[in-house]
Amino acid sequence: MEARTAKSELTRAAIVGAALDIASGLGLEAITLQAVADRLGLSKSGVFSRVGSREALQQAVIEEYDRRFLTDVFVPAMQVPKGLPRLNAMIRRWIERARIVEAHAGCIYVAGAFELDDREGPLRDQLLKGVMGWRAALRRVVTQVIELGDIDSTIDPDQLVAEIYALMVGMLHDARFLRDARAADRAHSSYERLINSYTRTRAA
Amino acid sequence: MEARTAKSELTRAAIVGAALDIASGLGLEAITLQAVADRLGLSKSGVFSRVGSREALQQAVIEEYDRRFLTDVFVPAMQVPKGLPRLNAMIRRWIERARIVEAHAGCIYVAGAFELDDREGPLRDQLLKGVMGWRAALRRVVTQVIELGDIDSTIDPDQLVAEIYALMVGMLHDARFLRDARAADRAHSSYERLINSYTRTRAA
DNA sequence: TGTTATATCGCACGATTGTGCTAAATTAGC
DNA sequence: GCTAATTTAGCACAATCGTGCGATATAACA
Repeated sequence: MEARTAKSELTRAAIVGAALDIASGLGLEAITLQAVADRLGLSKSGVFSRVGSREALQQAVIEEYDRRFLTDVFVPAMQVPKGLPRLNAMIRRWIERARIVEAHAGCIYVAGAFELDDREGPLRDQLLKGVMGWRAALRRVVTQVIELGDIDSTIDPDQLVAEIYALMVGMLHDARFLRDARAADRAHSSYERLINSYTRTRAA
Repeated sequence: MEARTAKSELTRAAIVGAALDIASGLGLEAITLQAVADRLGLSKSGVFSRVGSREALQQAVIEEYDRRFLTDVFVPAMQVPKGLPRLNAMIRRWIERARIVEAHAGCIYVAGAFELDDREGPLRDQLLKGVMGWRAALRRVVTQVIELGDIDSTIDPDQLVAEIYALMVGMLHDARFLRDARAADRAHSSYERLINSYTRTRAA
């Protein structure tokens, strides 16, 4: 049965999950031992003793978000053939995740970026690591698209990655702050037009 | 001499300015009466009595940001001839402001949007008003570009506005969180490519 | 089941928050 | 320069924060 999970690991996972919920809506700085305890019917010191410190909990939340994001977006897209199909699948899943999950939850990567951009310390470093890791993965896929000749080979992959990322950040802004229901559809057609403008640039 | 400024208005302006500095770096939620007082060598109650409440100070900060942003970006661009030249001037000034001011300060509109997206209340309403006002202004300029025939007339102005805004939000993300010095230049060439792809869409 | 280990709670601590209230200091009007 | 009005400071308050410590309850193992 391999029930190697000590009971404490169970509650720890619940704690991190509850803290992730809080951070998704109100930001990483809104994670409070009391708020987490209330959500789970635990005591404040019970939560504290399990996570060590508030900052450690915040770090654990970022790690957990890394895991979930990659599982939802990156992993399934890697099972699609290299090149443009894989990139398309990646973006489609990304938008879909934003439409479903982050419609009510918020993206830790993006919200955290604007929350921590002027701060220093391990929390910023950790988030930066997650975001840069994801962007590096995206960049590898984009590079493959270029190498396979699916789009114009003279384009700078960093530029395209930045444009795609900007598309998504803008979509989250419109969907969550402006509460514009058309944001996801618009992001999708923006992406198609973006790719399109690169595939026929040298074709004319 | 028209020195109609009661002394208290002077200190009030200083208070709002200091609070804006704090909010630019750490977020609107980081505005604290004590922190503002320390920056100005005032007492906490001195600050409080001048602004009425913490939330009123936060609102005043957003109003002040509205004023500064419009003065730096909107007003000068309106003196450029209608159509594409005006839109270009607007975007150029926007990027330039981001490069100079917001390299060290942060944009209240964008950072505040991700900070308040899941909250309710007058603060969110106020920020939303500012952002929507700016986007409406941007939309009017874009519409004029379309009406004057400078770009493809079949395009949806809301879509173009959203894409331009996404460009800027993405740029701020890369410049401030990733600390990528190329972000501003990339945003500029993204904008040029974006406009370009719309001006020759129906020309082929 | 009895014993030991572990996980959780209860309580206290110093610090910090926004907000009243009252006294002191500063400015304005004559 | 003296008086009156206004502006700032000082202090107290309840609430909340993260953290440490000792007692208690729960789980694991014999």
